Amino acid sequence: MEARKSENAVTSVDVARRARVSQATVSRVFSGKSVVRQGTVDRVMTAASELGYRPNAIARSLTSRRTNLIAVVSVDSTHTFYSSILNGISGRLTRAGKQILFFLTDFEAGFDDIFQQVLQYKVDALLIVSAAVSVEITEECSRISLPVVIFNRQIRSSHVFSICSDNRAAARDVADYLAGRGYKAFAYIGSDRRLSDISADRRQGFTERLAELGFGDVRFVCGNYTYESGRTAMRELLDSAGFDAGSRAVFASNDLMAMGAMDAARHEYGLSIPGDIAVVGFDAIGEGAWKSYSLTTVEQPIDKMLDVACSHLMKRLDGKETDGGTRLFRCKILERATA
Amino acid sequence: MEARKSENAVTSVDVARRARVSQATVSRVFSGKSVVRQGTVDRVMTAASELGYRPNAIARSLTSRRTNLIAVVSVDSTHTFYSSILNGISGRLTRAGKQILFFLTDFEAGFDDIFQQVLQYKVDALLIVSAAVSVEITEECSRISLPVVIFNRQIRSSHVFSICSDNRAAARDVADYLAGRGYKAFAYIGSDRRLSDISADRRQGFTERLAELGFGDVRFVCGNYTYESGRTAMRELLDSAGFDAGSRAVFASNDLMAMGAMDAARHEYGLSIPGDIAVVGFDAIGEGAWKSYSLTTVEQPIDKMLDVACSHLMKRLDGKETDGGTRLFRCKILERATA
DNA sequence: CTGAAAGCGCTTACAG
DNA sequence: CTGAAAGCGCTTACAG
Repeated sequence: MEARKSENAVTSVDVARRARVSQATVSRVFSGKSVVRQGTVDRVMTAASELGYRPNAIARSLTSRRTNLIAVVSVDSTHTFYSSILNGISGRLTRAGKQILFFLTDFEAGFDDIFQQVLQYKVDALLIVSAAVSVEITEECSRISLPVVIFNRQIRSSHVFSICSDNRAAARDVADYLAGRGYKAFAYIGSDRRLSDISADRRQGFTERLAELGFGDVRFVCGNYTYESGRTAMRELLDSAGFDAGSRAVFASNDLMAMGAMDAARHEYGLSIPGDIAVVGFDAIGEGAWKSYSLTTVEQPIDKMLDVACSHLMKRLDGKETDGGTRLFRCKILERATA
Repeated sequence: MEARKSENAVTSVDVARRARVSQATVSRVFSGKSVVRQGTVDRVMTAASELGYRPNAIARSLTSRRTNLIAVVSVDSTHTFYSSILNGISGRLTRAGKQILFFLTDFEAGFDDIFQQVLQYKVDALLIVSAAVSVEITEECSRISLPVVIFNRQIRSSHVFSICSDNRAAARDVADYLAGRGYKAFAYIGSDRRLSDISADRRQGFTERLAELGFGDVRFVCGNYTYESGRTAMRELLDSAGFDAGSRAVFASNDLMAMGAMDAARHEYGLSIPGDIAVVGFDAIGEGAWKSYSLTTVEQPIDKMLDVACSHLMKRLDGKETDGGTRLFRCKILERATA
């Protein structure tokens, strides 16, 4: 109609003509999967570069039934924890020659709409970072045999491979750590919505271990994983009766809330940390190491987790029928100065 | 060969057969660009949903010569400034029905390799977030008439549309602001490598305006846009002779370095901010608002900039021949508590 | 090792 | 409004 100027695109037919070979041969040279005589390869490559030929990945995808596209679906990445994961994924996938079709989920665009798009683009696999996925979707994926890997979330579906920290164990470790250092009053700042399963696991581990140690009364305050909600949570805690004793410790289910909590305690209540109240976070984001915080936190072995996630993905793509299931990773407490 | 189980894919031919229409009609119904009798539409849609048909976007791309794919190339997104931009872009593009082919540049994978991939996937446009792009590449893009939009960077190429803050003007404003509040000794923390043009513009505006106001001696310390480098820079500054007078002010070319500088001054030198030394940052990232910092900074009108960037892109995609050039945006100083 | 040919799943003139 | 047919740019058996 109009603006169809990219008609000048050079195709394998053009290269073939110039190199005096068949189009199939050009294809063979570029796909690199067949044996072609060296002299022919040279002629083709010369012709190709003279013409500025670049194989059309779309056409290749259509015919080879493989797009080399991996859909990466992530929750809102303004949390540095997620952006560093995204970085890690991007690097690994790029190095493996895969392209990333990128989707961010948020409140407006649910995953279901996104999912339809993903399917239309015939991606080779789906890598989901900490976003909630319904069982219907994972079932649909297994029906069309689309490999799914979920990072930082556990999924019961048998066709999904999920990579997750052992949140319950980590939280138990935090309980031990805190109790061992003599704290007597405990609170947990978590969430109960989107990221709920993770937060719930951490809460469970924390309270259950504390109960075993004889501390049955653990406060729970609900936040939403932001700095602001951590501040609010701390206020709520400090304003409530019964949490004004000494030896108090607060465990937040991510660093952002932990830092918000610290700032509320310090700047709004004039409390000292860890003197008046201890704070422990989760994730070990870069900001927690900043001098103003020096947050003691739980560190997930992200690199190792990403390695496993990506290599599993690659195996699946190579047709190796690895099964679903969950891989849980052990975390460790990163001791800094807030407890 | 093996594992080719997705042969079960339902195509428009299957739908056509079941709906007793031609394949072309199915295509017309799904592309929504032709007038089809309502009764036919209904029959097709019924058949499609009974079969679980989903149009193949790859095949569509091949034939329509439009992939609906936008390549988004961003620098390392662990800096929250970039992740929020990425969020904004993702939302806008998704809402416009575009898919994102995502690339992260870093030191290992230069942009040139990435660029080849981008071209193979026949993306409709290229959106570059603050990454350095060579003139050869922009020229290649204009040759194949691939629209390019660059965010947060200025490019001289006439075929590229760039969106950028007016860094020089903003830095001049900071100079005025600081001088107006009585500061007498000034330093600038910038960089000279990758992001150099931006940092250089800010530096130029800052020093040139200060010179006009009678302050010819502005210290320069080089960082690399990280928190750590801000700390180092501040140490360097404080250890050097001549910057130990009162009324000192430091302008950092991003918030991360500003916060590092603050922490060094406060925690390592026992200085108070802004009492002993003022600090101003750039970007207005979320962390700067945290109670421990309350950083005075320069705020870029990101939302407006993203609106312009994306709507320009859409216009280009609709064939409207908008020209290249640079759109500069006015920033404003976000007064908080560090100056 | 190489060519001729069919086919991937769509879109889009061209005729009715 | 709809169908028959060509074609998008590749890959891949099938024969040499």
